Amino acid sequence: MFDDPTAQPPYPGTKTTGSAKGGTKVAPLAMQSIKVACSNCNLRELCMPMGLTPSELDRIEDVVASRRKIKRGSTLFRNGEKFTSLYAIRTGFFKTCVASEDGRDQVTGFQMAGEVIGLDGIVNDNHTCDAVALEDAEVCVMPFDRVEELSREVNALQRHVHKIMSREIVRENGVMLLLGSMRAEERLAAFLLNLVQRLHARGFSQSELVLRMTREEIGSYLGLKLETVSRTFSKFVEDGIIEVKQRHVRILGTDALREIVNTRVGG
Amino acid sequence: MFDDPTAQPPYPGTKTTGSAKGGTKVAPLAMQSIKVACSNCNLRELCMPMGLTPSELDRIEDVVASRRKIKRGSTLFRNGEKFTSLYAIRTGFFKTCVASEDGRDQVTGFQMAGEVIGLDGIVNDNHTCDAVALEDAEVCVMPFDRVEELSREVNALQRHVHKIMSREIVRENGVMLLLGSMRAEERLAAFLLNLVQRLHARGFSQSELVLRMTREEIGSYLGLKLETVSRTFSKFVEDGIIEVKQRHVRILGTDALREIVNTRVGG
DNA sequence: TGCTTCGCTTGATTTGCATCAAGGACAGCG
DNA sequence: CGCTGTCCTTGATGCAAATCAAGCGAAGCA
Repeated sequence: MFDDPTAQPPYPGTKTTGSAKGGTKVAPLAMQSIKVACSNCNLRELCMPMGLTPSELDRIEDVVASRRKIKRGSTLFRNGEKFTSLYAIRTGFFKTCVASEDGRDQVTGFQMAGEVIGLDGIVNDNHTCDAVALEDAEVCVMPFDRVEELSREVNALQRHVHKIMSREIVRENGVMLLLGSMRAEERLAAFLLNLVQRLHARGFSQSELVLRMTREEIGSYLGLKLETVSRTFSKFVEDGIIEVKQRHVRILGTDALREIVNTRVGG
Repeated sequence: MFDDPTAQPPYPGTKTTGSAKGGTKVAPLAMQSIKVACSNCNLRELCMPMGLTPSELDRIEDVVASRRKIKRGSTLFRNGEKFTSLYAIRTGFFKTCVASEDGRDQVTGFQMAGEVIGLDGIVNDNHTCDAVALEDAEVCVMPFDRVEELSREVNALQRHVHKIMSREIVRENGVMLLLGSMRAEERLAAFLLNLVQRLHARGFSQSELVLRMTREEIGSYLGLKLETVSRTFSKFVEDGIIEVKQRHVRILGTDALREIVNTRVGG
């Protein structure tokens, strides 16, 4: 089924998306390798620098104070911790989750390279969720004071920060729709399509992916139990829509998945 | 049960919450009644001006370009419409809802006086949800360009805009927890507690409220069918936790509601 | 090497909510 | 005033997903 189940597409240089204004060419490679440099980062078209001119880009490199490595299974921040910084994911994969008083918890999102986490902490100066690395990860630490300071001066950065927050609001709207009105198959189909689409934007395959999270975590995100997630995967396999080998998933019928998402039961 | 079922607490001047820095006393009343003036607005402790000094307050009055009245049942903005402005609700009550391609829709929130809507539009310059007035309403129109411009100059405004967006993200996290892991009774209990708490912050009763939305809209928000909402209301009435007369609800057992929210089934 | 643990799958059964259906309360209006 | 439409309640029934339960395979470890 899978020639080599451990094969994972190599981490690619991000393709120019065309949405970036002007041919933002950067110098080949500054060999001061320690220095934090957005301009060298292969995520620059996805991450904070998106759409900035080279001179703006120079300036915003100052918002990244440092980098931080997070081991698989440990947390970048936790509910209740003081909020100081936003984090841009360089490598690795995270989940964020909230907990209710009585101990239930809910995965609120899965985040990958180029995405920014920590926005929940702004409102009360404390984080309200946990961010857990699902694989060894590295993030760029962006102290929020500096982000605010600089976004007063660099309009494009200000706009970008606003867009990131708005995007998160819109994403959560979509999750609410999913949780509020979709059935198990629709939820899982939507989940797979979303994941593969985001991975594709990072240069990975459109049809093949490696899940970084357990069935239980998928279930928590989708408002389902792990058994239901597992059964639904099996159903998709039976129907020839996907192939599954452990956490490796190959999508055979993208259109079939789309149809599942967009088809109401009675309609 | 209700002495006068049409009685609604009068719209009060908002109590000073103590969270506002310093004794922000404002001039009694500028009788230029047409002019937009946050400083006169009885929502100033809840809305955009929150925590601003008088001089800052003077400046941010410029972000409000105009006011707009919305009739009950009509929309402030719609999915797909060009995004230009944020809207601060002066009076009235809104719902926001998103729709999926196949026509299902999901209420993503209910908004009341002092709250800001339209944040969804920032990321793509288009609104991604509908905002519908559930009763005659009036909003302050704040062109987003101006909000950005001014928040570059007034730090407190910048911070406030960030907090509003972060608050929305955190709110939606909570709704995801609700939709993903709670049972019908817990959802409705959480909903009632949330509503009454927000109304109380606006000077209304802690125990009595008038629902501005139908059972169906509540159901959509909570991921339930209207029959389930109705039955759950009836159950709460049987249990002596609330009294219901049409859309008037009196909460007799706030603690009982809290307990319902915080108690897992098996625990 | 065998033991243990963790993540996953699959089957049997239960259950909470949806669905289908009927009728009541109230507001608006001719 | 009675008619109509909207919103709501309540009952009967069905079903999707949860729960309970058993066992498998891979990874980690002594």
